[in-house]
Amino acid sequence: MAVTIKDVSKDANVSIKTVSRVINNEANVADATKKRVLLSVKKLGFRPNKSAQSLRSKRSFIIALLYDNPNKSYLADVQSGIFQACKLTGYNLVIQECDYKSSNLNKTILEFVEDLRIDGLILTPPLSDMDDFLEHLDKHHIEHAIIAPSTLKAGSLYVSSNDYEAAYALTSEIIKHGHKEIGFIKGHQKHSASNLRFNGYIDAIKNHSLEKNDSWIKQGNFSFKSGFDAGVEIFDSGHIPTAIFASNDSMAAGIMKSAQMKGLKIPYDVSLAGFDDSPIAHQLWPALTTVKQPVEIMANHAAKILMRKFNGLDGKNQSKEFKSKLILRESLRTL
Amino acid sequence: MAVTIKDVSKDANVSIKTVSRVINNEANVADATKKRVLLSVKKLGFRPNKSAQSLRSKRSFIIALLYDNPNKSYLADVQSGIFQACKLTGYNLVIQECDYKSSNLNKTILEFVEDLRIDGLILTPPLSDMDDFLEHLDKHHIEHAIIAPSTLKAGSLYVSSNDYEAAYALTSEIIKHGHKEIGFIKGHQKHSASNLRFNGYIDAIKNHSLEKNDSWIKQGNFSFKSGFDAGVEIFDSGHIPTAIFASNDSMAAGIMKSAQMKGLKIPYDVSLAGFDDSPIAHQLWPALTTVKQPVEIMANHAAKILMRKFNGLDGKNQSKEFKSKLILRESLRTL
DNA sequence: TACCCCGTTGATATCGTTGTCAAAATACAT
DNA sequence: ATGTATTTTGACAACGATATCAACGGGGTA
Repeated sequence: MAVTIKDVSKDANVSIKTVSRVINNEANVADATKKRVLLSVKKLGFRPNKSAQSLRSKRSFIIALLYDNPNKSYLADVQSGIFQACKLTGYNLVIQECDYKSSNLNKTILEFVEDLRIDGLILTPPLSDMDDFLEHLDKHHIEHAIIAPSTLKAGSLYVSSNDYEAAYALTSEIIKHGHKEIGFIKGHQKHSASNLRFNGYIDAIKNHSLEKNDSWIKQGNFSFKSGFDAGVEIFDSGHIPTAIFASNDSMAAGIMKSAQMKGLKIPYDVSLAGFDDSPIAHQLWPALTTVKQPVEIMANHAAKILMRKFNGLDGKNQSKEFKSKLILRESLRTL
Repeated sequence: MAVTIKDVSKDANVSIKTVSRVINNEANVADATKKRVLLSVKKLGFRPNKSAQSLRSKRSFIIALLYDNPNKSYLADVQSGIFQACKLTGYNLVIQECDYKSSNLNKTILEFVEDLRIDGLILTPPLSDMDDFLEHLDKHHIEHAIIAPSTLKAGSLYVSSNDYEAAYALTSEIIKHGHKEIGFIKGHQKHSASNLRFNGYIDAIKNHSLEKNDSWIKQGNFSFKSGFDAGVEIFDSGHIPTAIFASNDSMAAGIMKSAQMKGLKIPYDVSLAGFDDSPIAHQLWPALTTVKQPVEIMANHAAKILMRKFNGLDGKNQSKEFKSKLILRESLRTL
């Protein structure tokens, strides 16, 4: 039989309530008593029964990661960041795939949270921007931290990255390399990042007095195929830009393939840039110039501020914007 | 306040024990009673409190996925397959990253399982082959299903794929394309798959009366870099094989890069094949010939047989070997 | 000395289920 | 009709923690 709080209380010669006080770090326990109890805890190898704790106190020490069909490497990074944070605090992580288009998303998640007594949620795009859903969580007092929301609501917990500025910076860098005709492939319309990146590109173009050319701006959806298709369209049109900026790496890979099939050499005939620094970015040849977001660190922070909130260490809510980093590789050349 | 079993028992005019019987599908409940109870359950929207269930019955309806630093896309596939199975049965999935080299892996996992009352574990390589660890689980009666173990122990739950045969088949296919000089890059030494794939290659070579040439056989570790390095070595040596079979796609991508940097064109100067059909396989140019394992389906099955076991539906234990599929793409040409 | 205050401690109720075991109801055999 | 076996049901204990609230003891004040 496992060791219970009762065994500890006998061993330390105190009541079970006092043991409970000690393991929960409550105030008003005499130092001597505390020491004695901790000794017994260690001696007996006592670990509190989580089911019992959860039943009585309605806390589970579990947080959940919600996601909907994300990029696989993005998911792995997010998950890893959260997990590391959980490990430090003794929390556990359960994962929940969901369908952001489902009409009973609200109900499903509510029941999930209530059933497992989940202490809090971490949301990834596109859930990060579903206002109905977020309101629903608020209404039911479900704590949550949001990764990469497009609008930063005061009072909400979030982590974001400077997609706009990064896209602006990368575009400027391309311009600095002598390019004046720069195409752009937009991302998935439901992802907040898409607009931010596009706006960064557009503003950089404008501020450098370059001309925007709609035939070089294509709508993609972050998939390889959408990049490939966009590439085919652009390269089949009469006039080819000297550089193309795809708003993620998969699409950039798609463009690269379409270029190579067309006999165009990168970066000699066209320069190319992506976004995300996903594994393929450096596994391609030539390797992709791209932008690296500290995804794992962001997710880690999201988990930390969420758990901090449970414990009332609210402070300022500690939401934070993280800086992305330009990574210049072979796919971008100087004209 | 949430609806409890007590509320239901009042509404249906039976004892709480009878309600419990109904929701647990126990035998010996009169049909009429059962119907009445189910009606009340539905009417009141009763959902059993999992903490209470877990506390009393020592079942949590949670399973855990254990992994150690896997390939990101592999992880995502495994996870997704398991999650789908969980969704069907109402189980929840918690994830646990761990360090297979850690000396207190056994203790860590035992405590994890006991604390959360985890019903069972799913293991991925390299944990699948750690005999100490598996014995430890058995000793403590921790149910588990193993993904891709190298030795198939009778009585254990596992899913595997036919790596040996697939590697044999792919090698044969390369030979059928007219290649007689075929290099091979081995995978991570601790992964069971490495040996299986290598043996498949070797046997195919032998059975087709080709010569094995050790200077074309390099030790890698499944990473892009190890593939790249192996490529550099091979291409810098005087004699270059006409085809190289890397035992995963990342390494094949590394070889491709080293070839292209050397000015070698794939598949004209060297043919190339990988293994896994990871996302890069079709995003590269030329796209990789490779082998696709039904990873998601395998993981799904692992979860299913595990949960079936909890419920005593043991039957024959249902462990199963899945068939991989050859995927022929541009990186392999006919000589 | 008497009184109050406050930090410390414990007895016991409680969370919402399932397990035990015996009672009640029904079916079956003689 | 009677006894026996079997199915159905419920009263109550138990799981292992936290919550409530009262009791205790020592220090300070009048």
